[in-house]
Amino acid sequence: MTDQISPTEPAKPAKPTKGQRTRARVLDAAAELFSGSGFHAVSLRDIAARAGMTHAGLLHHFPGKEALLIEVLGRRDREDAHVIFRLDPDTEPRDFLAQLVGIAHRNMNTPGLVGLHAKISAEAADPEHPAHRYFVERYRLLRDRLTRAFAALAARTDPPGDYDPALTAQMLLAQMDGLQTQWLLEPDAVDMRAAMVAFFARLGLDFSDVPAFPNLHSGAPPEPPHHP
Amino acid sequence: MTDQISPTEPAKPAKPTKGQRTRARVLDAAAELFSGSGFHAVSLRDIAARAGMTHAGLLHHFPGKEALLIEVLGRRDREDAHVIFRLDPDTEPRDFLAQLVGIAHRNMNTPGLVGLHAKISAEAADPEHPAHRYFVERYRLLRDRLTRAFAALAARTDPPGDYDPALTAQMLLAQMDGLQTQWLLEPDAVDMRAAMVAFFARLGLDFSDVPAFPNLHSGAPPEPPHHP
DNA sequence: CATGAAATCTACCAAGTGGTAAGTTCCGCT
DNA sequence: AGCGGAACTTACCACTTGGTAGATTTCATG
Repeated sequence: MTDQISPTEPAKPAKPTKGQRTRARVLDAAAELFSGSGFHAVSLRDIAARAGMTHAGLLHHFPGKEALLIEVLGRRDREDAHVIFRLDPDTEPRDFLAQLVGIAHRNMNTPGLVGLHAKISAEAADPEHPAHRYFVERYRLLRDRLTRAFAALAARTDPPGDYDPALTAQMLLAQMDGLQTQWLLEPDAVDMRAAMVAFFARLGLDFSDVPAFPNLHSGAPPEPPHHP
Repeated sequence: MTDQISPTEPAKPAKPTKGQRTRARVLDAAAELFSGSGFHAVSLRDIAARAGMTHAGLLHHFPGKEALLIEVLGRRDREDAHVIFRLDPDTEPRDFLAQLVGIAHRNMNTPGLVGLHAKISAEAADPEHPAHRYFVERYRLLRDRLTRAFAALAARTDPPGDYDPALTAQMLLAQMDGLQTQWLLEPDAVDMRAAMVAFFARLGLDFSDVPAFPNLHSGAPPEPPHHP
């Protein structure tokens, strides 16, 4: 449904199997519902229904609920944050950070996905949670990348930055997450982009001119359309 | 069980009814379990069992699961954050902020309660969630208090602070929340107190000498003892 | 000690959970 | 066309959920 393909398939590397298409549809549905109510509060039947199936049919594609969750999370990474992970580690640090501002701003169009991240990351504090390892490693990676970016940037700016790169990386990540919590509760009370620009400003970095949408990946509409 | 009271009750303002005591016991149990697994993932039977009761017995004291949650949250406020809400609005701003650093540091002894806040605030993004209003208003109040503190402080410091009080308040709150998320996932990787001190430092404020435990309220042990 | 209320239990309910088994329908391929 | 496997369904399972009804215990007080 999300990706409607015209009958006379034009030029695409490999047309997706029907199974692959339903798989994607299920993932869309799961992402939406997990986003709305967290992991535990959503049933396989809910997800299957939204995908136009029975929950048993769904289980034909995924071994279980947990597997579904980690695939949803993984796909979000591949879509949204491949900017962060895939980007050449030696990219110009300023560009790298600018991407983050852009992402923060863009997230303001996808409350569902933002909510997914917030809810699951909170639940995942429990080491038994299926997504625990995922989030631990995700934060490690992000902190590492950001630390290197800040270190490079501090050495490069005119009056060299006197901030601790590692600590600053942690603070920036924390602020991004915390802003999301507040913004989800009361969207009008929070401007995530402004807060991030202010954060950089206090480090002596001017990011006020970062475009709203830097060149993220090509497709992927802001949020998969609802079809209840 | 938690509070064993000697038969010859000594000097207490008003000895708590048995009902009040079990009520408190149930609230302790609920707080612990909600902290560990969020709201949806915990059953009334779990809570009742930990309190040494049947779930039906529990429901004699509380009208339902949701009511239990909001009472748990309310009690946490009365215990932990009454510093913030009860404090005279015109307290010396520096002292006020220092209290926050102290709270952040102290929270590092109570992962359970921190987890409760994180999980429920994430879930509560849904306007239908029983704790939605609670969190919206909590953040409003906190932002307001902090904004005033920063405003007062900016005007008072020697080179007047050039930061926006409202935005700074939001950023500080966001950082506190976000740090908790990371800290819950990987406690050794995060020093919440250090990050907050660094935050203030970037505003030109030195809070590095804030004592670990400022004068919080009198009693209330760091975390209610487990008794499984 | 009797009494009435509070506290608590046993037993039950209807609804929902994730998951399984065994059929049936559909689709792509040779 | 028709075969074979993928896709999907219906029906079921054992279990848990929040909540209720009514009986029974506990307890402070007269």
